[in-house]
Amino acid sequence: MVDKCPDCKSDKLVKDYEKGEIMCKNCGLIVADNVVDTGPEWRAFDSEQRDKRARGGAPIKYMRPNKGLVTEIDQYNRDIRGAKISSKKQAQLYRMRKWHKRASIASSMERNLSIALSELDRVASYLGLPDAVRESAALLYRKCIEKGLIRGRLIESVVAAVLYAICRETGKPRTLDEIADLAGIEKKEIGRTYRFISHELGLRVPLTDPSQYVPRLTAALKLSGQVQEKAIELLKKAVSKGLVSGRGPTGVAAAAVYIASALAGERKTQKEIADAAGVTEVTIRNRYRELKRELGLKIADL
DNA sequence: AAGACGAAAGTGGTTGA
DNA sequence: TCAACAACTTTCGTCTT
Repeated sequence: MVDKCPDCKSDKLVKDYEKGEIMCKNCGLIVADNVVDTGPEWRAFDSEQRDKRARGGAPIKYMRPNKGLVTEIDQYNRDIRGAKISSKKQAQLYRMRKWHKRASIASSMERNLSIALSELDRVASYLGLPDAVRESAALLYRKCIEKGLIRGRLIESVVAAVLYAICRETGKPRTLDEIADLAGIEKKEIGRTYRFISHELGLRVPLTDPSQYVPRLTAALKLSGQVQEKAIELLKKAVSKGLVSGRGPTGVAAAAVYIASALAGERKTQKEIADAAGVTEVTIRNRYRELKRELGLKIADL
């Protein structure tokens, strides 16, 4: 942000919101034009800060051309003389109030949405998600706006959280790590936002089934379809034995792939699988041990 | 020499008082 | 708000191939 005139070094800059320009009061130089959004990308760490920093959605100049003096249609169902008006008219007034209100918030929603949707599309295509998934994600995002869940949060982090939720819901789970990487948002921030919106919207997102990670793992490791099937079969048994609850799904999936690859004679090292799955070798070993014990597996050629 | 194994200590997040 | 806790990671020494 410019705070000094580059020409005369005066710091008396005037923001002209009508023209969208920043002008030096001293020499008249237009320091910047086409100023779109002077609002900071802030994060509120507590409610006090939030109150201080919150801006009502979009910046003032586009949002409120009348400088905040909004018109409202009053609540009293009386005409100008104070006489009661007919119920038919009352209903009409009710609708007018409703739409009047809606029209005034519609524009800020639109702005937010257009930023969000392009971000959503960007991340979704990096994640390789089909259009249908993007559509549901967009829908979910809309719901978030309608409930006012965005305020106080970065649009990007809400987008990331929405994508995470939708991916899980549609059985194409992506890890928080992957999404965090692409969206450029911290993992814990996404997790926090995700928990918040899923709670607020009453989302019923199922627990991630480890076998949903298997196809991507086997593909990344160039393993055959046989291995994939075998791994999924193992996981099915593991799930029925309750071996999965409380465990990270990626770790369990990795262990199953490890076993399956060994059984099919397409052995991969623990390290290779660990890297592909985003867990450590130790975790694979732990899950692998559990699987072997609980499923009574005899693995001769390991 | 490289991979597999497991113990021990450390890390970040959740939960329940 | 804090401590206990579980899952996971890091690190490291030992064993196997």
